[in-house]
Amino acid sequence: MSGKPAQKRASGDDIAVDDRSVAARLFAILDAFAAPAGATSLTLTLTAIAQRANLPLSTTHRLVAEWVSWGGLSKHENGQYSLGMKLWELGVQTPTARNLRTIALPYLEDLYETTREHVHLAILDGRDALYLEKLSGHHAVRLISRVGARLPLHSTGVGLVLLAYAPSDVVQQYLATNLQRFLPRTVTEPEAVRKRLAEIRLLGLARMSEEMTAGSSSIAAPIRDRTGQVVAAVSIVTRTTDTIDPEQERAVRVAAQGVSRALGYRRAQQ
Amino acid sequence: MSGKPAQKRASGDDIAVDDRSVAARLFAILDAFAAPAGATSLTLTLTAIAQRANLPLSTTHRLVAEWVSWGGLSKHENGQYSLGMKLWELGVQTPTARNLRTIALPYLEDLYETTREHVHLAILDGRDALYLEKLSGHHAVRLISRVGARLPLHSTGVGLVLLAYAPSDVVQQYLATNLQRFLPRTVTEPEAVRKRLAEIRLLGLARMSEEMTAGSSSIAAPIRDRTGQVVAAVSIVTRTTDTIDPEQERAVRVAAQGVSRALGYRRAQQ
DNA sequence: CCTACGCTTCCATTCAGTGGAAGTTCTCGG
DNA sequence: CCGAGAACTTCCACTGAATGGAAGCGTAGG
Repeated sequence: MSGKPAQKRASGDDIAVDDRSVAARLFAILDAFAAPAGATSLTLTLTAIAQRANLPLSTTHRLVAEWVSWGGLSKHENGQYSLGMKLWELGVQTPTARNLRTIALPYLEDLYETTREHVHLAILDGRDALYLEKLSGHHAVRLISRVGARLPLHSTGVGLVLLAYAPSDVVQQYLATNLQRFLPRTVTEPEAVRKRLAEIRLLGLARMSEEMTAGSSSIAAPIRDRTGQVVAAVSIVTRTTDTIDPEQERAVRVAAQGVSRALGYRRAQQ
Repeated sequence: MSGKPAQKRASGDDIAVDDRSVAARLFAILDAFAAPAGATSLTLTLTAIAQRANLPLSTTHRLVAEWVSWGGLSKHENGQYSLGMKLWELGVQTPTARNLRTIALPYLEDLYETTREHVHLAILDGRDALYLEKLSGHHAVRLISRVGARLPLHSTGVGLVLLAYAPSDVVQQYLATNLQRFLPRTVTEPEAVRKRLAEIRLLGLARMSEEMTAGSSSIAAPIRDRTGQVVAAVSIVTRTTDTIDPEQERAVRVAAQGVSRALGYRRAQQ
């Protein structure tokens, strides 16, 4: 079983050979830096990267050097690595993010000014709400959301709105899985969620309360493009109170409509 | 010279062989998407990518497929490719960009609110001012700057500030090259620029007028970190007027100081 | 001083990547 | 409707680039 010069184990043993392509290995290295939850951005040593990417050290060394020379990773004095500026530069050029952000930002600013609350802009990506933009003042309730974060659809304001207007097969698939309960008030029953989605469509607005983060509530509204499709959602997140503030709801609606109009939407339905 | 089965030309001919590594080729593909100036984000066909990256079509095809499967590129219905969401997601995690932005944003918002002008946040990267953030209202004078843009140091407000506080060898090197004149009033004489930098250091503020874009002026101030080093600059860009508005200057100063304080700077020099 | 740990360099082996060419699909003009 | 051309996709024999074990280096800690 091991008569050979111990370099490639005798074929067909329990040890799996790594059949990833060079590209896949390069990507695995970047993926090692993906921040887990709401943590601060990572900085890793070579060995740590090798472990996370599941690559031999020498291979990691060589590939990391390639990333660094291009600018996708950067090496700090202390020998640690982090994501590089080049990624940021290319990242902000991504069409969806860039176009939506550019168009929406002025309206988000207005919304922030009139409400002084956290303002979120998110799109549907896979099974998550992906946060494209977040504005918040100095006081700011502590929240897990941040730009680039992915949060569940059923427990966030923007998420519910996005789900409410998503193709029915997406809804179907999403509700088919076990929805995580974050707080006692999180709605996780598929049928209850469906009922909610219908209400949101009827009202053109979602209200959430204490379903993701204790003490905070949110009001969200859909953003439509030229074709009338819902492509994003805006929300404000406020400290929970007993009363509904119609002014806040109006402000969220105004912002969503503003962005929609700027995207070329001319209300087909009233 | 061509007796061989015409697959790899007889060695040592005029045709250069491509000795780029797989990684370098993958990166060349992404670089093909780097927006040239202030253009809208690119969308390319496979052939166009192959040309820009200077790669054979079949190789491009395979490598592009790798990018797509990872999410670094995305393929649209019409067969065109563009930068993918994954890049955006990783890009926004880049430490410098993320930390600075998160901390600075509230102050930038304040600045926008009090002045109603374009607000910029930029850092020094190589020989350029790299724009990390830009806020602007609806009215907004048309500007070339945008998030992710690179603009020259000598013709922008933030650029001059960054240069004024840069290590002397950087200044040396920068001024050693030919500085482009964009408008009649652009200052391009090395000595004149040096004089200006000194004034900026003295005043803690830069004033620009009609040096990059006709009809617009800018006021910029330095942002310092815990160690007192200047790490970024804020500016507002206004329509050019004959009078200096001390209120605007104060607002820019306040914003810069606010961010500096948030970064841990405790004024060493008064 | 030695040991331990993490990083860097080296190099023989081999298999993944290469790219020319053939096949396929789409588009446009006649 | 057909045919030419362009753009994309698939195929596969060849080979040199990527691989990774091992040895070498540098630093820290006891």
